[in-house]
Amino acid sequence: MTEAPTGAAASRASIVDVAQRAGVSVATVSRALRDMPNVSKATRDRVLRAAQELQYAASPLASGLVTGRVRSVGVVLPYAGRWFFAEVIRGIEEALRDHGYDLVLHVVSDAQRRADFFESLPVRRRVDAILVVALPLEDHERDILRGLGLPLAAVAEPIKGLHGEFVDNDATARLAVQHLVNLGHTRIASIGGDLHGPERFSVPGLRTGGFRAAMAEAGLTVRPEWEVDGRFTAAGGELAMTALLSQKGGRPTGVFCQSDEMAFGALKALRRSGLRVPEDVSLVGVDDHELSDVFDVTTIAQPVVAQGAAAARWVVSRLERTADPDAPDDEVCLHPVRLVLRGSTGPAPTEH
Amino acid sequence: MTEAPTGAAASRASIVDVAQRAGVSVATVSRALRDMPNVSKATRDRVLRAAQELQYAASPLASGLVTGRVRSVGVVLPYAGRWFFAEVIRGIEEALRDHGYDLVLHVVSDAQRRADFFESLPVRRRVDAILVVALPLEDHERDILRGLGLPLAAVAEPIKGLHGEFVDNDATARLAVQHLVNLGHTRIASIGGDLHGPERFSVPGLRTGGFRAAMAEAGLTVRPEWEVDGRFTAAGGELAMTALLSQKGGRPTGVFCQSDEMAFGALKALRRSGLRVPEDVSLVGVDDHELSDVFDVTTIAQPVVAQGAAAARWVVSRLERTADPDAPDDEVCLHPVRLVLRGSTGPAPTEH
DNA sequence: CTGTTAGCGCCTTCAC
DNA sequence: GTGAAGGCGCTAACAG
Repeated sequence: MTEAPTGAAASRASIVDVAQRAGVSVATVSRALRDMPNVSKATRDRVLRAAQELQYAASPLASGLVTGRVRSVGVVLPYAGRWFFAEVIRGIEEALRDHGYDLVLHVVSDAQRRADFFESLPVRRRVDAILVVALPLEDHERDILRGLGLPLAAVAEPIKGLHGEFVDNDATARLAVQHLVNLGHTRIASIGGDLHGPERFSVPGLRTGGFRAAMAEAGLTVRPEWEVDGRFTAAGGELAMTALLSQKGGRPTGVFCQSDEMAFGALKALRRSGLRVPEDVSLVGVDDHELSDVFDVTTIAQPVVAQGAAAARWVVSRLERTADPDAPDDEVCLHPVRLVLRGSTGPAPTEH
Repeated sequence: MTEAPTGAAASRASIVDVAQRAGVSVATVSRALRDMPNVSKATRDRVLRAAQELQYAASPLASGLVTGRVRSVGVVLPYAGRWFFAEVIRGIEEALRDHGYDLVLHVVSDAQRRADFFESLPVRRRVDAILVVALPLEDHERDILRGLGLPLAAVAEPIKGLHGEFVDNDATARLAVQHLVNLGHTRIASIGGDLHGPERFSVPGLRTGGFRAAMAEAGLTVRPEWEVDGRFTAAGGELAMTALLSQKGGRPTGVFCQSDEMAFGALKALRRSGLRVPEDVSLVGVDDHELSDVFDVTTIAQPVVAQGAAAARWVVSRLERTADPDAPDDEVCLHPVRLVLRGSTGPAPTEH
C-alpha cells in the first residue's frame, strides 16, 4: 500500500518542497529544472536529485499562468472516425509529443458543434496553437481564430492566409487520369464529392478540376453525367457507381475515384453487376488507404501522416521561435503524391 | 481591421475588468458567473452583461490552479490510426465535450513511448481523469496511474481493479461459432491474435476461449493448427487464411475471424485461391467495421463509440460527484453484441 | 551564481 | 448580498 500514497504525494509536491529539500530558493529550482544558465553544476545536480526523489513535476497550470504557454496544441476537425483523420491525428500527436506538447482534440461534427466552438472558443487560453484539419473555414471563422493571436496552420484543406500542408490535388487528379489514358481508356468518369453544397470543401473541386484539365489535354471529352458525387464514403461510392452503370449511352471503362473508400464502394457495385475489374472497368483511387492493398486498388498515394506531422512541427517551430518570426505565415507546403499500381487498373477493353 | 484586435483583447479581459465594468467586486463576478447562491438577480444580470460585452471567459489555468481541476481528461492508447481506436476516440470526445471537458490524447505506440509515458507522466496535473483504451496495463503501470489519485477507467481491455467498459468477448465468440454451427459447419477455424506474445492483450485469449467452448458445446473438435494468428490486421488475416488453405488434411468450411479487418484479408486470400464465399468457405468477423457492409461480411457487431462514450461519462460523473463517492470503482459495464447477417456466411458445403 | 519579491487570474474563506 | 484579502504554484525581474 505504499504505491498510492507515494504517488499521490508526488503529484502534490510543490516547488517549495523541492527548494527546501535541496536547500536552495525556489528561483534556483525553477532555473535548474529548466536548464537555464547561471546555475552551478553542483547546485543543479542537487536540485535535480531532490526533484527526482519527490517525483516533482512543475504544474503546467501555474507556469502557464505566468508564461502564457501551456505546451499544448488544439486540433480542430470535422470527423474523427474516418481513416484519413485518424491518420492525420496520429501524425500530429507523434510530432507534438516529440516536442513535449499535448494534443487537445476538438471534433466539430455538425453545424451546432461548429457554431459552439467558434462562439465559446473552448481553446481560449488552453492551447498555444491551433491546427485545422480538412475544415474549410469561413472568413469570419478564420478571423475569430486569428483574434486569438496564436500560430495557426491548415492541413488538407487550404485556408486563405494561413500556413498549410497539402498535396497538389490538381496533380493528383491528373496522375490518375493520365494513368487511365496511358492504358488506352477514353471513356472516363469521375466519382468525387459535393461541388456546390454548404460544406464547401475545396478538395473535390480541385480534383474535379484536375480531372477535366487532364481529360482536355488528352483530347477527351468529359460527359457531365459522368461526374458524380460519391460523398467520399464507401457507401456513396457504391451508389455513384451504380448510377453510372444505369445510365444510357454506355458505361465508362475507367473511373477516377477521388478517394479509396469510394473506390471500395465502386468495386462492390461493379461486382454485383457482374462486371470484372479491371477487364471491363478500371478503377483508380486516391489515398493509399490501408485496405487498398488488400482490395487490390490502384491509387494515387498521399502522405497523410506526414502532412499532420509537418503542420505540427511548423506550429512548434513558430512557438519555439526557431523559425524566423518575420517569416510569412501563410506559405503552403506541398507534399508529393505517387501512383501505386495494383490490380484494379488494366488496358481498356477493345471496343466492339 | 477591427476583428483581430477585438479578438485579442477579448481573450485578455480578466475578471477585474468585468468587475469594474459591472461596478462590483471580483468575488461577486466569480459567484455570479458560476451560478452560485448569494447573488441578487439584479447584480447577476449586470455581471453577465458586462462579461458578455467584454467577451470574458475565465482562464482555466487560473481557476484550475485554485480548484485543482482543469476540465480535461487524458486518453491513453496504443494505436491511433486504426478504425477501432478512431471510433472509440470519437465516442469519448463527444461525451466529454458535452460536459465541457477537453480530450488530451496520448498514443503509446511502442515500448519506448510507453515507458516514457509512465516515467515522466505527462498527464500529471494536466488532466482530471484518465481513460485507458485497449491497453492491458502491467500491475505496476496501473499502480503508477493510481498514484495520481484520479478517476481511472478502462475501455475494451479489462484492467484489474479499474472501472471498465467492454463487450463480453466470450459471448462474442460463441455467437459467431453458433451461427456457423447452425449453418451446418463442422470444420471451423479461428483467426485471432497473439496468445503468448509480450503485449498480453486479453481479447484474443478471451475470444479464442469462447471459440473453444462453443466448439466443445457443439460436440466439435478444435484442430490446434486451425487456430492461427492474424495479428488483427487485414494483411495478417490474409496470411493466416493462406496458411489455413495450405495445410494438409483439408480446409475448414467456416472461419471465425476475430476482427473484421482480418476477415477482409481472409476474403482476399480465398478469392485468390479461387474459392467462393460463402459457397466454399463461410467467414464471420467481429466489429461491424464501416467497410464490412461494403464487403458484405457477416459479423458480430459491437458498440465501439458507445463504449468510449460510456467510459467518458463514468469518469465525468465521478468528477462531478453526481455518482456515489463510495461506490466501488472497479465495476465493469458489459455492452451488448449482436449478429449482423450478411453475405459471407452460408450453409456448409455438402461433403463428398 | 543565488535569493527576494511581485505578480499571473482566479476562487474562497472571512468579515461586513 | 457583497467586498477585502490570502493564497494556488510558478516565473521573471531585480538585487546582491
